[in-house]
Amino acid sequence: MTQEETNPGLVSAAIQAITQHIRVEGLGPGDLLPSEADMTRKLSVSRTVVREAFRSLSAMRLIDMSAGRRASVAKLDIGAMSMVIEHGVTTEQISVHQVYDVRRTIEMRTVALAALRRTDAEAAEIEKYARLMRENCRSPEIVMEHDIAFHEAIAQASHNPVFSLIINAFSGVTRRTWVIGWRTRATEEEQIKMIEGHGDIARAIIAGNPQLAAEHMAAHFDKSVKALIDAGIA
Amino acid sequence: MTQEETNPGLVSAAIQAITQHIRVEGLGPGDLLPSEADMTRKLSVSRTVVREAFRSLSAMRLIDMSAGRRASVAKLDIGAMSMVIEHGVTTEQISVHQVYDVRRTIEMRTVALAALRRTDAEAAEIEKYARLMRENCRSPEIVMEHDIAFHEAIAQASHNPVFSLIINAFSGVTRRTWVIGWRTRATEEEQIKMIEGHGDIARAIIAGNPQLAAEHMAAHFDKSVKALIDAGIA
DNA sequence: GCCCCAAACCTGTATGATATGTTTTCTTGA
DNA sequence: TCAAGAAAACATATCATACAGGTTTGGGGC
Repeated sequence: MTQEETNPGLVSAAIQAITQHIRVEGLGPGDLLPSEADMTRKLSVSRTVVREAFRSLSAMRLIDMSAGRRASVAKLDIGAMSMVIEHGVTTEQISVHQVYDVRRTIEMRTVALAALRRTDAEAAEIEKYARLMRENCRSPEIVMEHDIAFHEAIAQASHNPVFSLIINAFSGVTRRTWVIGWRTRATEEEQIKMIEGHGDIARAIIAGNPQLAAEHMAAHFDKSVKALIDAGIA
Repeated sequence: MTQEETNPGLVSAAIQAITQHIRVEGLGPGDLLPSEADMTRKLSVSRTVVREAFRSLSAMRLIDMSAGRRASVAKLDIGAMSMVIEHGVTTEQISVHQVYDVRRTIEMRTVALAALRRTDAEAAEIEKYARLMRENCRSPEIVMEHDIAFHEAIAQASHNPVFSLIINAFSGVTRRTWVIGWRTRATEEEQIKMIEGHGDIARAIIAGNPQLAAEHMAAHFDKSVKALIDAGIA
């Protein structure tokens, strides 16, 4: 909304009508929306228009659609967010460096929050990914996936879904640049040191020390950014 | 992408094909995409499917569409991002408080970057909004709009479009809660003090003092959040 | 060389048809 | 009486076609 309102066209109006319906009826995740035929009657437009509206909301993952079933309100999902970021990067309107600055800013906060708020299960999960990185240090791809899961778990443990949302939106970019950063760490020793950085973070979270956790996270990002710069990525 | 791949259906495939086209061809903002008819032939699906794909990308503001013209790659825009956030808030999957924590985190960084990187024109713009808030202190709606513009200008001056993107995505939520916070500031004196907080921030940016700017921003957010809590907003 | 207009092309919307998946209802058999 | 299963009602997925406007382009006239 906010900017959809001034958009011409029946489809935008239909999108607005649907989101408004969600708001007015106070619908939550899982609740069913009217069928396309209902909407067609209610808005006095063709099925085509209603369908494009539903489809658009589905593409943004604001609603779930599947054949035979009526659409339903979706659970919070990175959905569109990651597409926007990826679009920005692939069209060179956003640099990888800028993404990392945002990640650093946010993750210094999530890690501090995680140190304060994590449950024991969350702490164990975070520690698990740090360990898995160590154990698979010979397979970059696997290390990467655990790395991403590690940061995601920390965001989760911050207990603020908006942070999770944003961090996850960046994971696509991370996947496309991670290996490059890894390769600049020439020696195996350096690679192990980088992995151990995650261990430091995990321990600080488990110890419930937000200051220390934030410091380790900052150091980790500084090293990562340096690696990307060394690799010639702006 | 990233999660669209596993989605069944021709439309998702078409969306992927289009984004892939943008990537492979190295298209940038303003560049034209194939016509719907072209895509129809290329993908061997009906125009309906292609249209729904285009429309979805348009709803996310990854592409621009208008009658008679072929679609083009869009400039970076909050687009979908704000819709995701709003959806989260209206369906009560995100609390206003959580949004403010994220804003605080990010804006403490943008304000520091702004102090370091702002051009003179940007500094003047920021100062202008602070002044306009002071001059219109009797009209909450107007103060609010200048307040939002103030924070947006700071994000702009950080010279990292990702920050701008995120801050702007929150402006819808801000609009819906701002007045509530304002009302809890019972006396006119308190309201003026709150507005003066913006002046402090502006001056620190102009002075090029990132530390001070961040401190003022933190204080500003702490007061705002306190106001919302006093108003009973979780 | 310039202007104007028509043709070609494109998107926006509507309609109807068919295929297929899901839910509800009703029947039938134990 | 009740439960299993079939049929009907409902819903989305995709396709084909049509026509109304908006935009671009190329040609003709000057």
